[in-house]
Amino acid sequence: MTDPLAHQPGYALRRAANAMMGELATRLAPLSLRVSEASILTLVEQCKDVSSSEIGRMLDIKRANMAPLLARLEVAGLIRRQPIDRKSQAIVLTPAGEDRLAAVQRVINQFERELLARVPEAHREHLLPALNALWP
Amino acid sequence: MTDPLAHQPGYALRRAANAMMGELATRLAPLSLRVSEASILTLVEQCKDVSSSEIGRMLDIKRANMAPLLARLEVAGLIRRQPIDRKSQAIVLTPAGEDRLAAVQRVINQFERELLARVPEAHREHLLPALNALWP
DNA sequence: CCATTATTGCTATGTATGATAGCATAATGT
DNA sequence: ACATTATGCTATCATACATAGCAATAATGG
Repeated sequence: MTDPLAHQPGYALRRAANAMMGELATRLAPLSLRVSEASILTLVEQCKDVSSSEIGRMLDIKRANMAPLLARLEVAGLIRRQPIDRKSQAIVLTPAGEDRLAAVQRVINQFERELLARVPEAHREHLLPALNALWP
Repeated sequence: MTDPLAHQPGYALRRAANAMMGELATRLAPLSLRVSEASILTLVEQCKDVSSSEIGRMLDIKRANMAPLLARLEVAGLIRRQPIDRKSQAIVLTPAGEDRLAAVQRVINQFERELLARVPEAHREHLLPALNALWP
């Protein structure tokens, strides 16, 4: 039976996102990174001297949840903390972190390519702007 | 700072789905239903005499996770179980379940309308087919 | 017909994610 | 200077989703 909920954009959005996240998680697993950790690495490279709080605000991760994520990345030797003032710290990539990020980017670029390839050509260019209209 | 990951369809998909799910959960909360429970009610009405396993397969919810979901709906008096054979049971809506579902449908219809309204007109009709190409 | 296999519904359990509350410290602004 | 806000963190809880295993039943194929 064909899914009777598939005509609802909200439901389709949920199913598409779940399928996508599962697949991406599988592909990042060999790098010992979860999706959120990979996005942190990506962000940290692009934004010089971001603090934990700033990362959280940009990725919509609560401060309380940033702590264990960064701890994991630090233990793995991928990031280190650099004091900004006596309270804040900049998160920066270690050399190992940069290497890992390069691998992440290969995985993600390939993944995004395949993702778009699955969308019929007529709709392809509309996907990103449509999605970006749906979050604040 | 604008989010430097927003150009990736996969990331935009995740953020859009998260924002959407949060909003929908908020709107369903007054009905004492979670999103997954609301979708079960919807499905049960449209498919006569579906079993727990069939619901799970259609909504991509594991059998093990269906059990507590259905238990909650049953305790709330919204569904009841009707024997099919000595092993399987059909899940059917009670009268209270039908009433609750009507309320759910009002919430969801309004929600889906607003969701689509946020998408610029040029992209609107492409969203659903693009999303439905992304899950199996 | 009977033995094997598959399916159903369920419990128990683990893990990832997201949220809240609270806390000590430090920075900010009026 | 003092009240307010921000930071980084711990502890804790709820939800979602996954696996393993189990007892009963159904379905299948030699």
